[in-house]
Amino acid sequence: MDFQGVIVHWYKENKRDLPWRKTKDPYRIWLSEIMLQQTRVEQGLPYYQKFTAAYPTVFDLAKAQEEEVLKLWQGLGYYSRARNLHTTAQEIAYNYKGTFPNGYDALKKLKGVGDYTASAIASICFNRPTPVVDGNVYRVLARYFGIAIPINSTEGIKYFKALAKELILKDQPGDYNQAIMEFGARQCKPQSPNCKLCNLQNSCVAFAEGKMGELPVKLKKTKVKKRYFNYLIITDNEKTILQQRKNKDIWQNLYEFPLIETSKEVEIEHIAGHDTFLKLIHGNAYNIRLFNEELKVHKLSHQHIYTRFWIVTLHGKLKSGTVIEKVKDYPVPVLIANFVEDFGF
DNA sequence: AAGGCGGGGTG
DNA sequence: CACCCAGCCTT
Repeated sequence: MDFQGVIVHWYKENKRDLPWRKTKDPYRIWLSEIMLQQTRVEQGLPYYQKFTAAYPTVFDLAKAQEEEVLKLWQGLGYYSRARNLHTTAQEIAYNYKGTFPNGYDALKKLKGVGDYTASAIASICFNRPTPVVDGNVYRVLARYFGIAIPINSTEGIKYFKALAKELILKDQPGDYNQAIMEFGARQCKPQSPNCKLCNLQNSCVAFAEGKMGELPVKLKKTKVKKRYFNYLIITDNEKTILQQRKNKDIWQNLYEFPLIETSKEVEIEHIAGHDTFLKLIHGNAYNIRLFNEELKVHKLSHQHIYTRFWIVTLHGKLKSGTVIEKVKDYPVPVLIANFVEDFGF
């Protein structure tokens, strides 16, 4: 049996029972593909369930408020996916009368839909021979064919896409695409691939040369930036202050407490004398204390955020603000959600 | 071509 | 700790 035959056969024997594999509804396939970008199936699955329950059709998603969509997305990360998801739902609902385009080119024009996702939808929903090349496919092909071209170089991207195009089974493109991805996720795993029980063992270049650990080749590591966040929990024991992040930075459009970002750790005097703090206090009497003696480190893949939460209790009443009981209704970063939980608002 | 964008799992 | 995940967008 050839490479594709083994892959598809393995898939039929080993594929997981996942909800988006029971449908060819482009709305649900699109939703699942967006959620699974840079995200493991096990992490995305509960979100898929929540979204399909809350928004059974693309019209339901289109009608929702962005804030509600972000709240449902909370914890899944890469929040531009949620914002683009909402935008594209409105595009499909109102400009396409609810019907997704059925070809690669038109699909790729949708916000948040790139080469991978357009190929996935076109093959799974519309039986088009458009090959997907995700992290799993890069790994399987690099190992099996012994290709050392860096997968994130311009040359590598072109090379692997062309190879995937040669390999795709035109009579079952959707199944083949899903098969090679599932094979990469479960059999040809990044660490400790299960070569011992692999039907491609005999013909796999990486296995023959013992290079499973060296393939695929990837250029440069991400270097991590350090940031120092000081959150001000201003409260009169009835209300607090929440703000929406609007800058082009992490967590765009999510909510958080007023923030003083500094270039290094700072002490209480720095906070109490800061312009941002003084404007919020507005001359009122207050008491301030540090919630966490230990610096809280929130790790993102590209930055480490060292955080202090300052509890500022006002003696007077806040004129405007968010009722404390409502804080949990806002979409917030996990860092904030964890604090709210620990603090017991 | 390079950098930014989350959060969690694995070894 | 490093690496990676059903990638995409902006500059």
